[in-house]
Parts: sequence; structure tokens; C-alpha cells
Amino acid sequence: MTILTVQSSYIPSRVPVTKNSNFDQIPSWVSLKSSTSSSSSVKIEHKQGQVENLHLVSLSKNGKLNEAFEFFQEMDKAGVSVSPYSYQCLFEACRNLKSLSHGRLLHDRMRMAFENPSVFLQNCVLQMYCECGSLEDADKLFDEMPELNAASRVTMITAYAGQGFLDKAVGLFSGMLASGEKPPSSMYTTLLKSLVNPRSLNVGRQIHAHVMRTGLCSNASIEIGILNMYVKCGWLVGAKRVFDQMAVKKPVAWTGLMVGYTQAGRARDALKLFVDLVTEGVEWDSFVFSVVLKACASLEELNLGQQIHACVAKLGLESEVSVGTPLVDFYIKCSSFESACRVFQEISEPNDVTWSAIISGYCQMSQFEEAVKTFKSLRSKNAAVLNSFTYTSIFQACSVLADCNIGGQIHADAIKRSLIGSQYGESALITMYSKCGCLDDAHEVFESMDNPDIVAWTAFLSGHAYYGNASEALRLFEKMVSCGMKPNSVTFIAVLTACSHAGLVEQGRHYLDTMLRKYNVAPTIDHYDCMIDIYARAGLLDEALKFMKNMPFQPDAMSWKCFLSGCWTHKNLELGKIAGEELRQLDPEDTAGYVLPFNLFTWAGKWEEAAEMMKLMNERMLKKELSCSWIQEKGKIHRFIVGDKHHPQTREIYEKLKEFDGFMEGDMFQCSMTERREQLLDHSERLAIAFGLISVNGNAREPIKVFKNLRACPDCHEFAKHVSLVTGHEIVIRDSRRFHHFREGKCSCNDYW
DNA sequence: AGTGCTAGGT
Repeated sequence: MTILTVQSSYIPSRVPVTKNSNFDQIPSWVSLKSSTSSSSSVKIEHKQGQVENLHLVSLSKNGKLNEAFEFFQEMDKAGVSVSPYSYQCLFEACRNLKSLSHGRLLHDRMRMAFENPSVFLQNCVLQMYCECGSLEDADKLFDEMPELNAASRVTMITAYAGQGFLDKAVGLFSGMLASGEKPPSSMYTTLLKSLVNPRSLNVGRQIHAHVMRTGLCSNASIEIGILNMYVKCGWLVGAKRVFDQMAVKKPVAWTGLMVGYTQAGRARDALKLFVDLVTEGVEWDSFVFSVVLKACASLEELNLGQQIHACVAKLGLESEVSVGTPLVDFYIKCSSFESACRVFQEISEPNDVTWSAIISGYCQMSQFEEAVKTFKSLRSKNAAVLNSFTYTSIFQACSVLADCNIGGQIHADAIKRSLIGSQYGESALITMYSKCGCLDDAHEVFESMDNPDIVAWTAFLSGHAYYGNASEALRLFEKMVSCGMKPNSVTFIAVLTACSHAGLVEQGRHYLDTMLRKYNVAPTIDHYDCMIDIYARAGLLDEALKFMKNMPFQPDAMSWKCFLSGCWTHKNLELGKIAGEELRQLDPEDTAGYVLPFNLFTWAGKWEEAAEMMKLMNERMLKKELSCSWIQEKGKIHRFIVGDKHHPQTREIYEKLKEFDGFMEGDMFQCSMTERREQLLDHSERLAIAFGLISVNGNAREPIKVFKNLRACPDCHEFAKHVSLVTGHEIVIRDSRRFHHFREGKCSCNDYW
């Protein structure tokens, strides 16, 4: 009957072996390799082609492109022709799998097979090219096609608009109108959806005008399309006008405009609109809830949000993920983490957005370890709810925890799962590696970016700033500018920080003075504070004071804190006293206002005044932060405080420290206080360094990386230099402000910090 | 049609 036979020699090679049910599996025994005579095949050609084509269609629909192509070839060899419908399905498969190479091959075959393919089939090819991202191919075909219909134009216009080639899209569109062809209404909505930024406003208004002329504005979806277009193009006045003129205001219209206000930072206006919506008795839907809650969140309007929560509860929508998730986020933004957790419990099926809100909530609460813990447990139980947002938050958590061990693993995991958010995720990675002391890795991430945005540049620049690589940071800044990037306020903070860490007073002043004129970024008090810091660190205290008096802002707590810091570094008691008073007045909670004057008084031997500072602190229930250092070994973190004897290897650690006894003698020589002399020997950073020396076990290639919560103490800084010299080990200490990289008795900070 | 994320000093 048929030439189709089961052949044992035909072993399916590309059918994947899966453990799951194989209900979608395609039988691979359909073969054209036949031992029967070819004469018989001619007789039943018609019937035979049907079956083969059916198989080809089935393979295409299941996305088995390689097998389909193999089968295609066999059909070819057997002289069985491929039907137009098969071509259509094959093109669809190429489109879905984004396989341009297969698509091109197929297109060539199609040209050979049919002299005059139908417009319909040509449109399939066109669509395939567009969706595979090759507008060039699509363009070429479009020009070659002898006959075009509305669908061909719609395809091209959609593709042009989608890729941002507005001129071309609009050109085709007007050509379509000019030729008298009536575009389908979906054409309008498609085109409107592609207008997503202020640059497209002009085109959008033209379309709007055209819609008005042709009376299409009565079409509800076009009308809402215009409203949303104005929102995206940032013209809220226009959006409001469209809204006001609507005969029937559906919830979509309300939410559209409310989203516009919220995104523009006009949450109050969004809430006003919401009140109107309530008074007009418009029915709410889950979208209304999410926008209102977002507006409440940005204003931290706990009260109103709680009322909305009550409505949600009344309507029994708490378990609904689309309502519960914005509610969770609202409570998190209002710092009511407990309420957020309660709401979260009620959601019956939390999705990835819900989880990302929870994890970013932990980060906002500075519960970074909890964030990582939650991430890990999700990762093992239900990895499907992890998305690029969550990974971005986790990178942030790892950067704060300075844990590049787990951070690196999660980075690798994110690569495997393609879940590194472009720009956001990458910038977070740059910061993570920079703050973990892996500038090389940060560099690699930066280099790998297609289009580093200003955030990425700033993150990388800050990375260099932490290391005291001022020249590299400034070089990067200039390079960034020459690449056409526009620096912003944060960028200048990074630039000024770089100058500060390297003592580049003149340079710092130069950037502060030119940022407005040359880069059109208005300096804020934060920038002035950076400059005070630069002066104060450099010991130019009089300059700093003069600068503070003349700057266009009232000095804030930070201004005085920077100044006070410099007073301590450069041992100026008189100015330090003044600065301390100012700081205590502006921010009585800041311990620096007591601790630094205390240090100064003790240094000057003014014990009574020093005691007074301690008394003040105690009265105000303030506690000096305990100094603590930590180091990672084989993924485990070892923490130390002053004089710590809790570590299981305590004995070895102190033995190790004894090896540097000679150095300590010299150390004591520099010390003025008996009490401090005793403490110096077991400062937390020394314990960590000693532990590091024990655990690296002679492997000098990896630097010993120690992290500290406060600023490095000068004596320990000397100690680290000494250790790096005698042992040949590189030592990195990241204190609360920056990195110190010790090599052969020298520190990267050049003793300036 | 909506909700979730990135760069900063002391």
C-alpha cells in the first residue's frame, strides 16, 4: 500500500531522552528510506505527500527544527514536494525559535519551489525575518514582493515601530493611508504602543490628530492607546485632556492616568484621581489597587493604605496575588515589615514578584543575611520564583556583606539561568565585586556590558575610588564623558570621593567648580560636604572653615562631621571642640560628636573634658560601636573583636602574633597611652590577619582579605605594612571607608586616609 | 492596564 516502512536501521538521533511523560513525542519511525521500488512511489505520490507533509508539520509545531530539516531533505531526495502549509509551519517554527539561519535556508528553498508564492506565504517569511530580528532581510523581501497586502504592511510597521525606527514605521503608515488602504484598528494600537518616550511625542500627536479626523477616537482601545501613549511620552496634560473627553471612563483609563502621575512623582495627583474614582462609583479592579498602593507607598501614606487594605479584606481579595503583592510592597515601603509578612501569609499563590518584594524588603531593612537565607531556600525549593529582580537584590546584599564567595556563586547561577538583569543586575554586580575587594571581576563585568549606562560607569568609578585609585577614577570619568555619557549628581560624589581618598585638593575643587558650568549638574550640600572632607583630610582646616562659611548652604551635621574628623586626624583641639558642639547640636544621636572630641581631649591630656564627653554619651543612652573584624576562609566567616579569645584556634593566633613581637616594641614606642598600648596587641584586625596567616598556610598568591566595621587604626595599619614586608603576603583591609592594599611594606593609600 | 531591582560620602 505505502512506501512508508518501519526500518530498524533508522535510529532517531535527535529525539531527546526525557524522564517525563513523552506525550508530545513524535514517532520517529516515519522514514522515506525505502527498499521498495521507486516505480510504485509514483503511483501513490499524492497520498504519500500528504502523510510526509503532515509529519513535517508535526515536527515544526513541536519545535523540532533540526529533525524537520533532515526530514525535509529526505522528502527532497524522494521527490516528495513540500506543501505551502508545511512551509508556513516551518517558518513559524523558525520564528518561535528565533533561528534566522534556518529561516534563511528555508526562504531560499521556498523561492526554488514556487515561482509565485502567495502573499500569505510571503508574509510568513516577512514575519519570520522580523521576529528573528533581521529587519534587513525583511526590508529586502518587502521591496521584492510583487504583491503586498495590509498584513504585509502591518508586519513591517510593527517591526519598525518595535525596534524604534519611528520614521520608517510612520512613513509606511502614511503611505498606507495615502494609497487609500484602510489600516485595521489594531494597526493604530500597535503603533501607539511603540511610542514609549518623549522623543515620539510629536508622532503620537499626529496620530492622535489623524484619529480625530477619521472619527476613530470612538474606538475604546484606540482612545485608551492614545491616553497611554501620552503618559509614556511624558505629556500628562495631553493624557488628562484625553481622559476628560472620554464619554465612558473605564477603569483602564483611570489606572492609565494614575500610573502616569505616580511615575512622574506626582503621587498626590494620583491619589486625588483615586478619590474621584471612588466618588464616581467606578468599579475597582486589581489594577486600581496596585496603582493606588504604589502611590501610597511612595508617599508613605500608611493611613490611606491601611484603609485600602481594609477594602481588600472586605472584598476577600487578600489571597489574590495581584492585590496581595502590591500590598506587601506598600507595607515594606512604609517600614511595616511585620504587616507585610502578615499580608504575605494570606497570599495563596505567591509569585516571583511577591518574592522579589519580600527579598528587597529584607534588604531595605538591612537584613541582608536574611535576604540571602531566603534566597537560598527558594533556590532549593522553588527556583521558578526567582527572577532577575531578586538576583539584583541579592547582589546588593552580598556587596553589603562583602561576601564574594557566595556572591560569585550566585553570579554563576544567574548566568546559567540567564537572570542577570541588564543594566540593573550588571551594575549591582560591579558594586558587589568592588566592595568585596575584587576590582578585576568588577572590571570584567563592566567590560562585558553592551551599553554601560551612567549607573554602571558610576559604580565602576566608585570602585576605583574605594581603592584610592584616584588617577584611574578620574581617567575613567574623562573617558566616560568622551563616550557621550552625561555625569549626574552621584557621579560627582564618586569623583570627589576619589579625590578625597587620594588627597587631590586642587582636582576636587576643580570638579566642584565646573560641575554646574561644564556638565550642568547643580552641586548639592552633599557635594559641598565632600569638598569639606577633602580639605579637612588634607589638614587644610582653615580653608575648610572658610569654605563652610561661604558655601551656599547652611553646614549640616555631615559638614561638621567631616570637619571634626579632620580635626582629629590633624590633632586640632580648638577647632575640634567647636565642630563637636555643632555636630552634637545638629545630630545628638551621632556618636562621632562625642567619640572624636573624647579622643582629642584624651590626646591633649584633658581628662575632665574627656570624661564629660563620656558622661554626655551615657546620659543620651548612646553606645560607641564595638570594633570588629572578619575574614573568610573556605566560605566560612571568622569574626574577631578586641582581645577575642573565643576562636577555637586562639592559641595559634596569639602565637602567630608573637612572631611579630619585635615590631610591636617599635609600635609601643609611638604610643602615648598605657591603656592603648595593651589593647593594640590584640586589636581585632590583628587577630584576623594572624588567623589569615595561619590559614593561607604559606600560599602567598591569594591576598589575605580582612574586613572591618570601623576605620583602620594607624597602629594596625603600620602592623599590616610590616607583616606584608616580612611575610611577603599581600594583605587587603577593607575598613568602613575604603580598601587598603598592603604589598611589600607599602599601602595603596600612601598612608593617606 | 498594574506590582518587584541598579550607582554615594561620614
